[in-house]
Amino acid sequence: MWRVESRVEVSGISEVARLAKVSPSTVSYALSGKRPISEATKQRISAAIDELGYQPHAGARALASQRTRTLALVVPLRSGIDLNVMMQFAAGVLTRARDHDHDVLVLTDRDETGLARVGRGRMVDGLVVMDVESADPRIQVLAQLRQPSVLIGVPDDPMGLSCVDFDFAAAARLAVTELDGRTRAGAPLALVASPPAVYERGTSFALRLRGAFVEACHQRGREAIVVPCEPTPASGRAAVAALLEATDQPGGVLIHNELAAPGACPAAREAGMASVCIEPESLTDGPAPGGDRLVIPISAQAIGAAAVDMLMDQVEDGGVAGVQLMAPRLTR
Amino acid sequence: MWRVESRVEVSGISEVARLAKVSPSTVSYALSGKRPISEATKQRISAAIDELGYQPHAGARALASQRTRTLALVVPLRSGIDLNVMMQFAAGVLTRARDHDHDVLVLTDRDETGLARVGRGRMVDGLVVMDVESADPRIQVLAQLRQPSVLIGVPDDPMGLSCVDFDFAAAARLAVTELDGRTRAGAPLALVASPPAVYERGTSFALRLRGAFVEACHQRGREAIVVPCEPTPASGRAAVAALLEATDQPGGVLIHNELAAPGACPAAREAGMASVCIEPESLTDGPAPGGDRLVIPISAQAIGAAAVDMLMDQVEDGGVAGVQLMAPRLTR
DNA sequence: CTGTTAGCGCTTTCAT
DNA sequence: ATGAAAGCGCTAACAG
Repeated sequence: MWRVESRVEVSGISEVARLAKVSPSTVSYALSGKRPISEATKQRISAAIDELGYQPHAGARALASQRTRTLALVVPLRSGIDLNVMMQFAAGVLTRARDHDHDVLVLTDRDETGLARVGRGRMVDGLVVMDVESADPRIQVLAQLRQPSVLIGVPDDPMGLSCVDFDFAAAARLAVTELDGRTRAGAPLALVASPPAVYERGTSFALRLRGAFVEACHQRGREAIVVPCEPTPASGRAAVAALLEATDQPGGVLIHNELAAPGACPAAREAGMASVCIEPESLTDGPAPGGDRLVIPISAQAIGAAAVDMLMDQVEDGGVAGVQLMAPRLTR
Repeated sequence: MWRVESRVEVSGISEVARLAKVSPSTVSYALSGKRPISEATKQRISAAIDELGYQPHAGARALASQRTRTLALVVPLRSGIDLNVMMQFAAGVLTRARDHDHDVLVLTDRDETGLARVGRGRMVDGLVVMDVESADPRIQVLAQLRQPSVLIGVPDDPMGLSCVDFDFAAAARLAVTELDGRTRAGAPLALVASPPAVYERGTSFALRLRGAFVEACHQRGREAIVVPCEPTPASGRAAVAALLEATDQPGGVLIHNELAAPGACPAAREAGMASVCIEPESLTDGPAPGGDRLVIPISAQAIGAAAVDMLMDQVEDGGVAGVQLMAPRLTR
C-alpha cells in the first residue's frame, strides 16, 4: 500500500499577500488589527490565509514585535507537593493563557538557570511562578528580568513582583464568624493546623491564617487553641481527641490541613463539635465524607487564572505589580 | 526604603563580539561549536558572555536556524486520566528534553488547533503526544506537519509516526510464565482486566495484552479466563470472588487494572492464588498492600524519556520513525 | 582559524 | 485605506 507524501507546504506572509493581491504589511495589519482594513480586503486576506493554511512564523514575529505570545509556568517538581492541586493550578494557567492568546512553556528546574535562560532569551512575555517560599532565591532573579512575573504565594519580600494567593486570613475570620454563631457562647475555638514543619519553614500562609484565627477568636471573647497536626487522617483524629481532653466544653474547630481533614472532620462531628474545613477544591469533588460539612474551598484553578490575568495586565503594559488575595467563600 | 532599579541590560551577540574583539559570527560559532575556535578566543568570548549576562534571542535564533530548541508536549486534559501517571510522563519528558537542550511547551487543547498553531507556526522542533487513542483525529494533523512527532501509545494506523509504549504483550507472556511456574499444572489462569468500556473503545494496549495472555496460556495447556473489571477495589475483590465460583481449582491471576488491584490483589492472596500485577510505578511507591507481591511495573517516566530520545533522533535528522515497545520486568 | 554579508519572516515606521 | 522598505538578532554560506 502506497502512502501519499502530502506534507503541507509552508507559506509566508508574502504568499498570502500575493494571493490576496495586497502588500505583506496589509496582511500583517489585518492580522493584528492595528490599522483599519476595508471589509473587502479583509475577506480576500482571510480567504487566502486559510486556503494556504498560513500560520505566522513565531520566531520571526517575536523578533520583529518583541512579543512571544508565550508565558512560562515555573513549577519546581520537588517531592511532597500535592499533584492534584498542582495540576489544578496548571490547568487554570494553561486555560487562561490561551484565552489571552498565549501558549505556555513549563519549567521544572529546581535552580534558577531556567528562569535566566527563558527570560534573557526572551522566550516568554512573562512568568507565573508556583510554590513560592518565604525567602525564595528565584525572586532575586525574577526581579531582574525585563518580563513581568507573578508569584503564587506571598514571600516575605516580593521585591516589587506581583503575588496572587488565597486570602487565608479572611478565611480564618469567616470561619470564626461561622463557628461563633454555631457554638455555645464562650466555648473555646480550635484550629487544627498545618504540620509543625510548615510553621518552622516560616510559610507565610500558615502564619497569616493562624494570626487571623487567634485575633478573631479574641475579638469574640473566645479562647483560641491552635493544634499543629501531621498530614495524615490519623493525626487529624488524634488532634481532635487531644482537644477534647484539654477542655471539657466542646466548642468549634477550624481544620486547615488537607490530609488530616478526612480524620479530623468526622471526629469533630462525633464529638458534637461544629467544624469548618479549608481545603483545595479538587478534593471536594469526591463524595463528602459524612453528610454535609462546612467547607471553605480553595480553587487552585481560579488562582492560576487570576495569576495569568494579572500577568497579562502587566505584559500589555497597562497594569502595575501588586498583591491579590482571593476572597474565601463558605459552602456546604 | 529605596529600591535600586537594576533591571539588567540586554546585550546582543555583537556586543559580546565587540567586548571579545571578534566578529559576531565567531561568537555564534563558538556557541554552536560548528567550527573550530582557538582556545584563546573561546576564553575571551565566554568571559564576555558572562560579563554581559548574554543569552541569545530565541526568536532570532529560531528564525535564522530553523530550530526552536523547544518541544511540544500534548496532553489533552480530559477527565478520567490518572494525574499521577500523567505527571510521571511529563516529568520524564521535561527532564529528558532538558538533557537535549530543549524546553517544553505544554498543550492541553482537546482539539487539534493547538497542534496546527504550534506546528505551522514553527514554535517547536517536534511533538510528544500523550493519551493516543486507536483512531485519533490528531494523527492526521500530526502527519502533515514538517516536524516529527512521537505518540505515546500505539494507534491502529500511526500514519508513519513514531510510537512508544509499554510492551503489554511481553508483560502478559512474562506473567504467564511466572504464574505457570507457581501454580499446579493444568489449573486455569485468569486475567483481571481493564473495564469493558476500555475494550469497547478498542484501546490497543488492552487488546494486545489480552491476546498475548490467552495465547500464552494455551501454549502451556492452561485455560485462560478473562474478567473485565471496573476500576475500583471493590470490583477487583468481586472479580476474584467470581473467579473462585467459576472454577474449583484456584490457579493464578494476572491483574492489569490499576484501581482494581488494591482489591483484587489481597483477595487473590487470601484465596491462595498466585498473582502478578501490572501497574504504574508511582503507585508502587506507597507501602505494598499485603507483604511482597509480584509486580510488573510500568515506568511512565522511562516511557516519556524514551519518547523524547526518539523524537530528538528524528529532529537531529538521523533517526527514522518507528515503534518502540518498552520491555517489561518482574519485581517483588 | 576568523571576518563579511546575505538572508530568516515578520512588524512597523514612513510615505502616499 | 494601502505600500515600500528598514530593521529585529541571529546563523550560515562565502571569502579569505
